[in-house]
Amino acid sequence: MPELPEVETIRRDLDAEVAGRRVVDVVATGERSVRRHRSPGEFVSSLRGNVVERVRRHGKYLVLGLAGRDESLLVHLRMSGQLLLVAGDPPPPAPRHTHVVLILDDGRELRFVDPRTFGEVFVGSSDAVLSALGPDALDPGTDTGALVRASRRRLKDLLMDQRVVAGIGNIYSDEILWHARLRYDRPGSSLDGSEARRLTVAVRQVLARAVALRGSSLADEQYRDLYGRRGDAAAAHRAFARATEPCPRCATPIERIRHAGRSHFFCPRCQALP
DNA sequence: CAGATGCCCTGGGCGC
DNA sequence: TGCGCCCAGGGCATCT
Repeated sequence: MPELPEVETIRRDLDAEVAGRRVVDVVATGERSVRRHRSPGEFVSSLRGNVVERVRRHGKYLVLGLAGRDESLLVHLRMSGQLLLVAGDPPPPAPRHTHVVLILDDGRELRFVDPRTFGEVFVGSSDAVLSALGPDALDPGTDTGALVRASRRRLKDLLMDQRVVAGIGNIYSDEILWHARLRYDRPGSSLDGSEARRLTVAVRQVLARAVALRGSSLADEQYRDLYGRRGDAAAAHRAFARATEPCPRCATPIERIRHAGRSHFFCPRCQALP
């Protein structure tokens, strides 16, 4: 579901499309989507009339700057959230599960659609939210290998822990571990220097390539970009959701196990314990 | 500190 | 055709 590459794809298009636009009206019908606010009405009045500035991202959070204000509009898509930019005069009817609509000064609508309602949209201090997160996984200064060596927890858990490094979820943690040839249950502290380096490089390469391919849309996945289009990164997956298929490196069948309540895919041969 | 489990929630797929 | 069941997983709370 939306992880760093998907959120970054949306961020880039959102920044190009909505920076400088005024939010002339807001419709918030999904109470749960704006649950950080006292009420949908309070959310609407906190946002209406503001001009959107730059769109930034940290981990899986989108941060839309608001002109002349310390607070930002923050969006987290969680499992099934989508941000869709829709034009038309009038715009076509909103689909089911549309919880928040921002009406822009050029007549377009920015819609937050989220069937499972885990996602959220709120106006608040980005510092307060982002200070709880580790460094962004795609920040050039982030050395993921060094970060995980500081803990004895398992690699997969560390990669998915947003307080350690922000932006990696279940799909890309499997892909990163496959590329780094590391097993999911290795303790972070057990990595030697060359293994840590492989992990750092794999994080950057896997995520950058997925961004270039505009994110992963799996068959049973909700992810769509700002224009409702699918991403092409799923075809580049080497391990995730490829159980029983031959490992592209060594032809051993990819295995699927349950780990911490999630499906995890790995090659039992070339991601072996040392 | 490390790890496991359950919860929030809907849609899709499957077996019967 | 339809029903019940399981699965998908991001983040958080709670337990051992």
